[in-house]
Amino acid sequence: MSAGSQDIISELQTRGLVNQLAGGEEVAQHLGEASRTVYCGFDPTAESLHVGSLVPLLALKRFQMAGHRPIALIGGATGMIGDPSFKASERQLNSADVIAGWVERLKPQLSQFLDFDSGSHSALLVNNLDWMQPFGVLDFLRDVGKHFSVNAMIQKESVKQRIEREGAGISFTEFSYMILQSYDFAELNRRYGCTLQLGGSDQWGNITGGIDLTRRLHQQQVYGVTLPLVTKADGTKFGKTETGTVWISPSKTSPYAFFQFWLNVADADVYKFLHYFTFLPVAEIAAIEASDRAATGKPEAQGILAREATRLVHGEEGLEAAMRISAALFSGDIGSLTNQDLEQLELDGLPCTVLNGAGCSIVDALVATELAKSNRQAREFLGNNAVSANGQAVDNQDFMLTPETALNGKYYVLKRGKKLFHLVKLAA
RNA sequence: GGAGGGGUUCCCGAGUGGCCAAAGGGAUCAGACUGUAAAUCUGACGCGCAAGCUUCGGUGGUUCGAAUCCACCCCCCUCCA
Repeated sequence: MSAGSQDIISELQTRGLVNQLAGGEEVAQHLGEASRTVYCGFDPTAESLHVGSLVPLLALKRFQMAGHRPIALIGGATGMIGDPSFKASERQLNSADVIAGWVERLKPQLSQFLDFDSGSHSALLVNNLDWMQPFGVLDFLRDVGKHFSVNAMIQKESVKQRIEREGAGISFTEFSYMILQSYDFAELNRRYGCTLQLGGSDQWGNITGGIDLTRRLHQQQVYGVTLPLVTKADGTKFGKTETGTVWISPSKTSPYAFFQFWLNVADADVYKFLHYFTFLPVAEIAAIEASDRAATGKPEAQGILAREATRLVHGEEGLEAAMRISAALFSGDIGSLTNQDLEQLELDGLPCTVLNGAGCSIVDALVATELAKSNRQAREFLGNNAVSANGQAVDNQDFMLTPETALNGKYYVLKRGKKLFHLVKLAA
């Protein structure tokens, strides 16, 4: 065990990362006594993790850095069912093939943050389908189901709105989810001696279910830690931009867009996010905040957060690409970019669309690049003076994109609004 | 199986024969202001340059005319069995 393991809980608390502790004071004591095995589950609900998943994932890493063994569990089984916790309505099931595909995509994403080669606390990656798949219904109902009281299950806050709220409802399938997740904890305890489960605050009911089941099945005392739901001061949902969800996968959210997302975090949230999404020491974050407060004008924190988070997820190269694009688009003179610069922007992941060079109207180009959803909206943007091409404002709806006016004969950098850019390449 | 309530544009939610592309709020987008912030103000917010076209769970019907009336169907909720 490395130094610092004694106070992983207080470290998390200082960072604002502890919502509830299942086991109270004992949790810190339990973790302080020895290197423990800790797990957190991730269900395949999409082909990539998103920024919200980063909180528990990085927390798992924090436990590993404190000398504990992390297990990242992929919910190949639970993903087939769908967690109803605090969900307003029943979700559409995805096919087994689709879910299996997502499981494979998630594996490397989960792995990239953990250390799988550090002796006794090397990370493990497991899939609950491995033990749920062979489990027969009758055995499951008799051996696991018997330990659950429906009376208790319907009392859980996480499903209450589905049971009590008019216009909602819950299928037996989703209602069973809690039992599956509970069994995971018990099984990981049996297989690997896992004694702690991490999860978002919405997972409290599922975690305590697992604690109860482990005690009943294996007579083992295990613990739980829930992490706070990431909220924003203005009340809007965290992890969204004008273009949609911010994903971990570079093919769904480019390192540039990822970097921009963090750079645009509100002042009211940025210091909290530095605690959540970076490994910077608490004292250093406090110093950044103090220095921003003392200075006038733009704070430094967003830039630090953007660099740290982007480096963490996309590596040094991804970060450099993101910073190159940002510098070119926001501080540079777009008209003076060279061909190499433009090609580099394309390589760096600035969204790029190839259009017919024979003459394409600005309206068509805006729609083709998805900078506008419809011709009507494209005209509206033009009328609002919200569009520029190669740094020049365009308000004429008849403006044509031609090789003659393109940068270096073929490129246009289109901008809609203040910070949405798209590269257009004219085909010869 | 019985009785009742309900499905409206991204969300909530009005609308119960023409004045409805459909009130209001939220979200979102653009502009001004700024720090590529926040707050605030202004504007947009089904598609179409327009004439106009396509929407109010589905399918038919009544009517000059329907989101609004009728029939059947699908789905959801509540209570009873």
